[in-house]
Amino acid sequence: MKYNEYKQLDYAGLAEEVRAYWKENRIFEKSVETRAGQPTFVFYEGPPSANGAPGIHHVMARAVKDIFCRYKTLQGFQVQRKGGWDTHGLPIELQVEKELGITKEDIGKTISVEDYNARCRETVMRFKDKWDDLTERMGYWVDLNNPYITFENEYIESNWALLKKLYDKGFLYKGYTIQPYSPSDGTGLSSHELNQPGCYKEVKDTSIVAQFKVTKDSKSEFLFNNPTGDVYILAWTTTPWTLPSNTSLAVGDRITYVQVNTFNPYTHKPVSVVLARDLVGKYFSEKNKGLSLADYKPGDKAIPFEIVQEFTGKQLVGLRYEQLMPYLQPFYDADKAFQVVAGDFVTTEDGTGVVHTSPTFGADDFRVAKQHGIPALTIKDELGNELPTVDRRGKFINEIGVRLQEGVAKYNIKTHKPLGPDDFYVKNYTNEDESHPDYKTTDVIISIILKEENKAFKVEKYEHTYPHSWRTDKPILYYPLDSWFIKTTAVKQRLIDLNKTINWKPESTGVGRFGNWLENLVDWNLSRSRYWGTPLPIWRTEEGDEEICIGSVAELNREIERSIAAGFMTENPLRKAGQPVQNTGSEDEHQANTLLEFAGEFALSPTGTEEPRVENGFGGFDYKAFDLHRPYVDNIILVSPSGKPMKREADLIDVWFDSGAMPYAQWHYPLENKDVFEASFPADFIAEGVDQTRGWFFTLHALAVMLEDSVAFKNVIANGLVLDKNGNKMSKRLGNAVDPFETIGRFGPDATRWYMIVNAPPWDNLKFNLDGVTEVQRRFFGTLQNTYSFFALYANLDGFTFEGEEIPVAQRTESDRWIISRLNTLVKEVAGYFDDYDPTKAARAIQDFVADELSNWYVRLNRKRFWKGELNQDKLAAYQTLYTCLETVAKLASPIAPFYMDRLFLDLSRVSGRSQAESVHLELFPQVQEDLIDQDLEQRMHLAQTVSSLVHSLRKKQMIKVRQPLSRILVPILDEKMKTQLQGVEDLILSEVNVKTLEYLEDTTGILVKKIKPNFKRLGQVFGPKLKLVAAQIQQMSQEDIAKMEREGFFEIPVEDDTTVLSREDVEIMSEDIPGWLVASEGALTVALDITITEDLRLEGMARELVNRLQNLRKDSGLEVQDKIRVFLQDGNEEVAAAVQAFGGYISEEVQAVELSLVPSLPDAEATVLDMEGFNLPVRIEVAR
RNA sequence: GGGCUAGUAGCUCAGUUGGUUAGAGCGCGCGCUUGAUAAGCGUGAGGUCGGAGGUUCAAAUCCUCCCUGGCCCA
Repeated sequence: MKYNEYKQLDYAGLAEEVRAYWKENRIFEKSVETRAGQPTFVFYEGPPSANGAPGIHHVMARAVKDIFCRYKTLQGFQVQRKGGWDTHGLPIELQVEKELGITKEDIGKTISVEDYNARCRETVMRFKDKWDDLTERMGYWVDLNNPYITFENEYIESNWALLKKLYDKGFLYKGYTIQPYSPSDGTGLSSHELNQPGCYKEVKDTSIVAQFKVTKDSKSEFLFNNPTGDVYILAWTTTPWTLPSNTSLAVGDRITYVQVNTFNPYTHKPVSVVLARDLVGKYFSEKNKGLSLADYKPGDKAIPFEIVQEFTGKQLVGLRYEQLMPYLQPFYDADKAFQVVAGDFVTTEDGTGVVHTSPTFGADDFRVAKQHGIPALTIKDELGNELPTVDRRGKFINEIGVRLQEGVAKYNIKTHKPLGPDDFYVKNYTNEDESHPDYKTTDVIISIILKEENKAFKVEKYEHTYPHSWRTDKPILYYPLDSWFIKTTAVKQRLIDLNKTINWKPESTGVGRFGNWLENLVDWNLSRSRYWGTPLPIWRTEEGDEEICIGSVAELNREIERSIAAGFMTENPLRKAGQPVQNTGSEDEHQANTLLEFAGEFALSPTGTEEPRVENGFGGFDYKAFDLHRPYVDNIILVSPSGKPMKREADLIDVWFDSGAMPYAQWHYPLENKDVFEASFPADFIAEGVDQTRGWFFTLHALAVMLEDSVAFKNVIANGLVLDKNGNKMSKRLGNAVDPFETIGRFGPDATRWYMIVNAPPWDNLKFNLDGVTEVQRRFFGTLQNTYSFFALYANLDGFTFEGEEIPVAQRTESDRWIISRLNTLVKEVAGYFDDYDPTKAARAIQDFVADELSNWYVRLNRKRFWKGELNQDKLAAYQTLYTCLETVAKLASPIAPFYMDRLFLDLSRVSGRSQAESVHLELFPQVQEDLIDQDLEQRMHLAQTVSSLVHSLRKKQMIKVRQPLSRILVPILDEKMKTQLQGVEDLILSEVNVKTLEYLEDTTGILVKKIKPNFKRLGQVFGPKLKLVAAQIQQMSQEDIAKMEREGFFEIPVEDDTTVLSREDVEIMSEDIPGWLVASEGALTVALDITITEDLRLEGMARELVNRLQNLRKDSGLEVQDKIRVFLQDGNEEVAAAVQAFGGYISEEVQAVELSLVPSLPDAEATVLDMEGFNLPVRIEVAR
């Protein structure tokens, strides 16, 4: 049996063949099955969405996942990889809306929710085939046959069960949060919608610096030492309409503030105001600094001011002030209202360094108010629900409108039309004619009222960017909206503590990005007011006083039956298919039943995910016969304990819940598969883009902590983005996106994967350049393939099949032992890097080994051993060594380049029979043989390489080609070890650089010019600041001084007034030059070359030239390697004659000539003229039969 | 605006606890080799380490600020 030889390797074609082989022989399945009973390595697949075509960045992300799963399999672990699909969410809905040319408002009107969701369901899997194709082509091993799909009823049911668990623990609550809301659309906007191009517009708004009157008490006393008039805190806002609902002021506790005595520019009344020191210049002109307060007359343009005192924000915290616009009073926690608090978001960039806070209309405001227990200004409706001061149409509530109307009348404010209490919209949502001369926005009306009442210090137009609805172009408001929350803040410390046990790659994502996120955690807003997603399983009475959270289909079924009994429903949608309904449930069961017990009772097969669930599915329900999505769940009306109807809360849940729930829901846990779940939780490893930090990484973590008090994953790689070659984001629109199919089709998956991994660590952004893939293909795969071909060529000729005994490594040659030593070092390194989740370092180590050490050094130096002579022990050792290297490299690199390495491995093992494995991926990772690692030997070989390199360098400088032999190299020896080391590789060096002898120069005194260098690291610790003096002294040492120091081992030098003794370790001594020789050095190593070319050497050089030309001729003539020839050279050149005379035997042997003779003349027709650089030499060769 | 991250040769990247000549591959120049040859090898040029300050005897490395790109958040 022969090793496969490839004329020209088609990497992409090879991968396709290997892929077919894997499929046919179920290699992936076997790689899992054969590890049954072994320790498991748990991997979670972060589900992609199949609504778009996969891009090259998916190849990157999935290569990372695949590498570690394959590596762990090689290490003997069983690695299950269940695939999954993320199928819900806004992007899909938006895509459908775009395709149908509709907006959200049309849903339920021009298209039924039913049809709309059907469309989503179809759209979301549209590119599944393409994804599956890419998955296979790129060699990502994941179970595509039994994926979890988030829209399936079982998956949704698991979500419900988990939500109920959270509900029962008190982690689920309804509250409100400040969200972007568009009154013109009557809907909240997602951040996605807010990021639509053109959403943020430059607008001019009225901004007010308002005066908040400080209440005098013990805390504020320090402000009342010497004020002119009342004391006010100045706070700035660009949204005056939020001032009626102000309940607190925020300051920065480390910001410096000042108190300034001055006059109000509108009322001219004396006031004493507080603002940030850095912003004084904004409100008070430097020019007016010297003006006397006493001289001021109302109406003066120049307003005098005087800074009275300075203090930090900390002193302001806790101060009380009078309500600015006392139109409404808070109806709870009123004692906490109208005080100064500290806020971390306060800056001195704009305004006054004091931020007016209105908890109902700002996210920061809301947060800071909550922290300090500050109430919001709201009213209660008839049902007792809290409402903000602005209604959903963007209009002030009547209570405020009445007061504003009074103000308009009182101060004679001219308006474009008479304004009633219900006309005060906070922005122009009613398309009023703004060009009307008397048109005034509500903000302006508020400004005028405040000015009149000595409550405004400054009013001006302020230009800033403000978000607008992408549909109506009207400004949005930050507005309190009802939402369901998961109380993640309740477990905040636990989230932080457990995060510290996770191994993050890179670490900074874990402690920085993720850690900071946890530190600033807010409750998780679950609600989404959309259509296509997991419905929130909470049913409520209209008053909201009774509710139920449903945790399973069975529970829902029981409740429906109760509802039917109560007459709220007529039929049970879960029983449509006429299934027998099990366990309609009694009152006690309703309370007592835990889901797991229920699961145990009805589960059909605990692990049976492979059988499709058609009839008699889990719990006796036909899961294909109903749908837990909208609109169907919305039609279900349940009955409350007191007999009232309950409707489902209309919200869907955040899709991130879907994906964060995958450890449980992928197994339909907690309804069944308890054992499977427990065996696969938490994950040992996950990998996803760094953009998932607050997405999947967070939701996995949060749910695991809340449900299981555990991490969800122990190791995580957060990989970066794939950019185009110029570092720009790839986008279809710009046309710079790289098509993964095309790339893989052209270069094959192995080079593509290898490039992505070797080029930059996964967590750095990758600038994807196809030239880089080409380079990898050449440098790594080309070199490896060359090495294999070389091996295969000769091994086939010699019939080497690795039969018989392996030659003990100790009996092999120096270079054999060297490469084996390096190979074992490599195994150790690569395993270490993989264990550390650093595939890039692993790939680089493998690549450098193959290119630099195996191919460029070992094979090159040992070529002759492979093609000369019979298959003797030495040759056998060479084959065995090279074989071992190739086989080991195949295993080491197989996680990264799975196709090529499998072929390489099989090409080798099928001939040798060294492994019976059907694939390298069923093999075990190589074990390091520590006893074969020889540090001395590795060092020695390194020395040989350095010496060779130096000699080459010298030859080059003198333009002496390597074919010209030289007589000797001289190396000054620093110590005994160096000599021994060099002697070990002497032959190697000599043959590599074509020199006859290597001489060692031991007593170098007087011959060598030496150089001395301070050991800065050592001396720095001793001398510190005096180092410069010492270093200067050392550098001034003469040759004699150096010699003395070498002889005696120490040296005294003067340092300032003192002397100090330097020991040998304090300096580095190296040889610099040998007078009369050609010298080169690197570090402490110096090499001198004798470039005298004697007559003998010249002739030998000529002989080698002849060999070179004749070999070329042989090859050009198409002779076979083993052909013997006769050579006839035309006589006439003395040197040629002399060279033939002296080196005829050598020449004949090299070119396999049975005859080599000089002939007086050669007829032109028979001769080939050799160009001998300087003269021509006619020659004729013929094959000797 | 905040957090994280990157900026080192024309390009892609290394660069240890700070230690004095900052490295590699590709590309480029020059050359070698010709039984691995649609290959291979050597050698050379090429750098104000993003900028400015600071700490230190000593800074690509530590600190501060700034600039540019990226991601996430507001």
